[in-house]
Amino acid sequence: MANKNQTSPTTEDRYEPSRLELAWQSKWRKLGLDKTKQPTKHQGRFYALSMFPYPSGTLHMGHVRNYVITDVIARFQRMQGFAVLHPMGWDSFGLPAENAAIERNIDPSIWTKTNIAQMKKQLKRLGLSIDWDREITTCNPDYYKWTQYIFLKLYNSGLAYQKEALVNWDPIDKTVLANEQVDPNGRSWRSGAIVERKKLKQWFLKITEYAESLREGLTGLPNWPEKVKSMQKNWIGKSVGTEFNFLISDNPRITVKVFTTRPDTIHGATYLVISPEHPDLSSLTHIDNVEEVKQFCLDVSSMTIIERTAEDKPKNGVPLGTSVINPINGESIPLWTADYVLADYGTGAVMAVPAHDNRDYIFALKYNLEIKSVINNQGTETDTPLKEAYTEEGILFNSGIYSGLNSKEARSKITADAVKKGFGKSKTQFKLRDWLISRQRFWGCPIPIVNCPKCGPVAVDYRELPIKLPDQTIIDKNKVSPLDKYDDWKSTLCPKCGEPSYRETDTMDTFMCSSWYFLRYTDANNENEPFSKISQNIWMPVSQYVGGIEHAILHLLYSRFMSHALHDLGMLEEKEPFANLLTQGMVQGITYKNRLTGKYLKPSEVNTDGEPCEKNTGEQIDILFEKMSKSKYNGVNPSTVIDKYGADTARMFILFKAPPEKDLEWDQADVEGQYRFLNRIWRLTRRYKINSSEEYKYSQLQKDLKSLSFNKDEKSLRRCTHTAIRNICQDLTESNQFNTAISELMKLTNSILEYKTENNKLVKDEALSVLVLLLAPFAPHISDQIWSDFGYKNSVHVEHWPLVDETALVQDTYELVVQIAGKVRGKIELEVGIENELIEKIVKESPIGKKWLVDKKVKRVISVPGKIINFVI
RNA sequence: GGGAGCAUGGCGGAAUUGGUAGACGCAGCGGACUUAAAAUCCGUAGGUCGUAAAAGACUGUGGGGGUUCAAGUCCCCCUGCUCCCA
Repeated sequence: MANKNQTSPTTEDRYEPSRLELAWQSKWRKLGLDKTKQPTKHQGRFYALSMFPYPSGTLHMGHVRNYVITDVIARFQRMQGFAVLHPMGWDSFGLPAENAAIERNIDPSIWTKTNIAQMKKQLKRLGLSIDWDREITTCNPDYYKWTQYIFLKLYNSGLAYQKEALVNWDPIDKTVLANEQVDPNGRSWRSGAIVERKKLKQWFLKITEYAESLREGLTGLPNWPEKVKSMQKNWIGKSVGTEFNFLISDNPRITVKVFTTRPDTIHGATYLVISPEHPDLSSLTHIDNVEEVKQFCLDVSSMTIIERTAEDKPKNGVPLGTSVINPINGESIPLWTADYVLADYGTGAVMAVPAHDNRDYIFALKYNLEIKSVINNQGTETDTPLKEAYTEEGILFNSGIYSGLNSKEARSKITADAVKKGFGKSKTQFKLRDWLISRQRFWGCPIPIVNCPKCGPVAVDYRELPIKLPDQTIIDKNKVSPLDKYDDWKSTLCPKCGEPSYRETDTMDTFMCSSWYFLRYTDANNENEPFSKISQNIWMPVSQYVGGIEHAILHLLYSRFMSHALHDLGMLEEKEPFANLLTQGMVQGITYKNRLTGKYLKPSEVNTDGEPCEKNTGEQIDILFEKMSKSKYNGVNPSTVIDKYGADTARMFILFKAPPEKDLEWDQADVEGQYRFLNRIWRLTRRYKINSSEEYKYSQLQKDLKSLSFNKDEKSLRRCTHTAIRNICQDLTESNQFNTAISELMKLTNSILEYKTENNKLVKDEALSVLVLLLAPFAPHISDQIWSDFGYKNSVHVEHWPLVDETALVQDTYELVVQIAGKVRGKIELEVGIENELIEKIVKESPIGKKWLVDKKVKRVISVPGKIINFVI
């Protein structure tokens, strides 16, 4: 148990957070309070995790919010008696380090290490109860050895493969990107550059093999935000439909496969489109059309996916000069290629039904292709021509033996017949593509593969790991795949045939490093395996994961995939890595914007007394809250705030200002409000001694209280004390409502300040002790100082969370709300336990009753004892 | 275009899940202390009407309708904003 020195770190009368906080932090370090303890046989465990940061060099408010939330949870769970794992690490591979290295000609590892040291110092200043013995750094060989190990495990079980594919190329960062890393506008998630399409040989992970499992797994995550789940569901994009085979008219040996979710519209197919990248394109093109098609494909290759597929963009195509046969009715229809059909979705070919699909409709109008209606809501042909595609379900006509059926019946019947006759089958299609993990960059985890001229790609032996990056520091910024330049590093012998070969020179996507880091924390110093069976069994799944919503798809989907895959490989017990997910909102700063020019102004350039305006020009300005950024002059540096008010105030403010999932508006005045609150507690508890005995413990106080009886004021304070315990516990376990928890602390503080009775000292002792115990997870430094000044022996952080005394919550009297015809007309103080009839009588004879019920005919009385009585008139 | 979510004082936000709307805080206003200021303490506070002042009444959770003894909360329609998908 933690023993305290005779003198506490500071006993000053003024609240001086900086001195006090540093003193307590070093004391906690000496006591080892933050170290992870293995759960004992009968003890529960709790894994509190925040998304680890990229070591950019400076901590920003978003980080602070994230880590403070997790810290409160971790500290609270420790007080609840759980063994807690609360780790931290660094997502430290990636481009900023590489760019810094190029610009300043320094080693990326040194740049990274310097940044980590700086941020770690800032983090420690916040008083986070992190077990730094489990710190991990993804760019250290002792970590990436295991990233490579996991890659090999996936490779050896067929889940990693290399293929030539049309990929997203970021021309600024000079690397390829995964689909998840391209935003809806076709821009890179990192550089913001418009992504180009390139054909390259790349490494992929078979996340598609887990599409169904990842989709299904979402249903087992009731404590994830609906929003995140629906985003993942959309991204996975399951669609159930039919695959049809269309025969080529003059070459019945070749078939074109198309996928559709609307087999009921097949009779309306008037042409067929294959994507410009379709492997059979050239063999399906008529000799006369070859040149035109070639040119078209060239044009399309420079277009973005959005340009190609958005409904409001023009659709382009050319005929191939050949035709196919619709297997349902034997009709011959022309074959086209068009930009709006993508090679990597479905079969890379679609049957075009212009009457019932928007894009097909626009395309058919443009090229004057036949539009044939086969479905509407009455099931018969109408005279009026279509003004737009009829995309809803309906009743079939013009559809041979299927006419008269509704869409749903037709779908199953047509598909069944296609299966019977061998021209189709039902199929489930996913939008999710395989995860492209190759990056043509230096500062990443090397892919442990040797490309042998004879044997092809060969896995490096596990014993060879880690394949370390070269120590060289000079990176050529113009060079794609910088590792390719290091001949010494590259040259090796093929593990299979022993001939001279070359190492793979692409590195892994950094999301690969972060897709399993939470597993490494459970066993961070294991030198023999990425994590042991025992450790993952103890700690997984993560009890509470906290991070930004921006990773709703990227990191959270990759991590789930990795866990599912490692589960199937027998390394992980649980499939789903994160049991509870909290997505915290942004931290926003105040911005001033000139209303006319829209220019952002520095706070020093504006006048906010009276009507806000720009100082120089006197022009009107808008005051907004927006995400903190340099260009908007609205950033707040955490260190500045902590230096001025202390970490405890910063923590309290961030937690109190808004519920965690909402955006938080940084407001200096509110920060000062929290500082004032801590000062009030400080003054309230100064020189207050709970007991002069050196060995006195809170548990003893509880026992001493049992034998007492209390007067009215004492009862009221005790009720307040125990209500606070109950409510804060609820806020922290059920709803993560830190803001209401802190307001409960304020209420208790106010009640103690108002309490003047000097009858039983123990009642005030209890209230103050409980206040500090409840405050401990939120403002850990000041709490421990006060606790020690009270005369308690142990650190407040090794105390148990106080128990609710149910008898203290019981009230003798209550305020009955009196409603007449549904309107509140007054309140009456009543003793608990009075029967309904008597209540009614008392109310009728009260001044309220005399005023409002005389001469009125009461139709009905609704009485909820303890709460309300309503006279219906 | 489809789907999801949100809308409460000057501001951030509460509301035991259908039972006193506005907890707690910020900003404000009035007062005490001070030579003065800061800090601190006390008081006040949704709006409208009303009164010399009270008392009091009415109204009020984006708008309209409904269910109910009772609606911020449940149902339907509309408006606006945010996010995701196309």
